Amino acid sequence: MTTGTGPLDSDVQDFLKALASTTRQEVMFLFNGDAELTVGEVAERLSLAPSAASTHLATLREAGILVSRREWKTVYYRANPDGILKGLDGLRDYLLACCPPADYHRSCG
Amino acid sequence: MTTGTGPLDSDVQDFLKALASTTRQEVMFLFNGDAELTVGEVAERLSLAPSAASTHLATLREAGILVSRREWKTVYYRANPDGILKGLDGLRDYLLACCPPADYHRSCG
DNA sequence: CCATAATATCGTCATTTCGCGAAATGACGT
DNA sequence: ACGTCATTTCGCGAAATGACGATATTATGG
Repeated sequence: MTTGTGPLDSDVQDFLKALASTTRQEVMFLFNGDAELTVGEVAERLSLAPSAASTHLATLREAGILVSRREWKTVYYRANPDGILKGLDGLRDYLLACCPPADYHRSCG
Repeated sequence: MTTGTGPLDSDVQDFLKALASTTRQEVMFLFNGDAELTVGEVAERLSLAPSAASTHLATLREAGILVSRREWKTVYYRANPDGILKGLDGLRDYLLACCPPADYHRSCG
């Protein structure tokens, strides 16, 4: 269950917090079309210091939204569809528990 | 489109920011089972100052997650299933645009 | 019009987050 | 073992957020 501090699953909390940041939203947009980007590339494209890019990417990775792969000196980040689905499902379940919106199809049958 | 500042739809941004707060998550849990609560009730149940409760409820209302109805002196807040679905859909679409996770059924057929 | 009750808004302060530069870490070639 | 490059972590100041108390607003009854 990984139920954490609050009433909301901590995984979903991390998911929300990671995504509720303008710059991290911009970061996510760079990963369109299965793109694989290094920290430096993200930093350059968004005019961020490498350290800032690294922090944001780490936050997104800890939230399960991105995954990283190390190759020699460089770290490649990539979207993590599985984690994204988990986050969306968790969020949906949470909101359904709070206030069931009529009929929402849980997993398409 | 209501496209706002960033690359992400501003409605979805508000939705995310509203939900990415521990106390607001706790607030949402009070609205279980179609409950209708006043500002004072929320404040008391969460041990918050009425002003704080008011602010949080307003944030959730502006995000489309709650709706309010005024009756005499008191304001009743209630979940807004329609807005919640809109937020979830918007968030899903945003993440799908970023990084399509194999096969996710957009609207269940 | 004034009083009263419930919310909403404002001013202020403590806490958190964000971005940067500097220093530390990791991974490989020589 | 050392140097180098990409990344990560650390320390700091700036900006945003959250909570409170005080004040303003709204909606009635007298």
